[in-house]
Amino acid sequence: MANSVKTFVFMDLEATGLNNENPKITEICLVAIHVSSLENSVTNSSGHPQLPRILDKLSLCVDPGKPINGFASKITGLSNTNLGNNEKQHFNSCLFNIVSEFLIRQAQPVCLVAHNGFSYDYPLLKCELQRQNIDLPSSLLCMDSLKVFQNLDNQGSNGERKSYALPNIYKRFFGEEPVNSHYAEGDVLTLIMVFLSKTNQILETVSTQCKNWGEIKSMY
DNA sequence: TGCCAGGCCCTCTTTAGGGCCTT
Repeated sequence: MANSVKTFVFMDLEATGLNNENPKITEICLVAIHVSSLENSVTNSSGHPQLPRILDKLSLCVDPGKPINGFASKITGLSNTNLGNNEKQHFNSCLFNIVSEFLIRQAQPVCLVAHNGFSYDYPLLKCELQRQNIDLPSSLLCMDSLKVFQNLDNQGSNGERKSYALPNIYKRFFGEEPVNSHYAEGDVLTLIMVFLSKTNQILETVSTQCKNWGEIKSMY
């Protein structure tokens, strides 16, 4: 089933803090890429994959309705002040409809991809949805790129201990710092680039890496 | 009062503990 994924939707959330702070979302970014663009990506003269033309992208900021942790505010550039001054709305049914329609308009089936998604992004999104008494389809697929990269390395394990933080994976592949870390769109583009570096291996294992959205539990 | 995630992975392991990873 999961082998027939036609669209990967790369996702990143920024929020008011980490799991132990009962966080609320401050920014959400989704970038949809058809599997054909991943399979047929172009490499540059350095042998590195090039970002395919982004066809569908959604990036929205949200008033979390609670104080943003100082460190989170510093790294994301999002504060209660700038979100308030820009009159951003709370996470509401309007935002849900936008996200839902974004997913519906993609070639099906769709698989979400987020880094540490099983522990952070998906449970947090689930939490915001449950607060509105709404949800995404339980059959929606999702995968966690953190687990994917750990598993890929375990297959050819040489005993080396590596960091699987997204910027560190990127630096191993591209030899430089990713740009716009901790901006939702920046992290999504970084995620796409590291995915492209292992596209074939990842696509071979999609069926064993995916969960259904219905299996995701709310963070709190 | 004082504290505050949690699932997964690794190893100085399995009768456990520590670190990662996300904001």
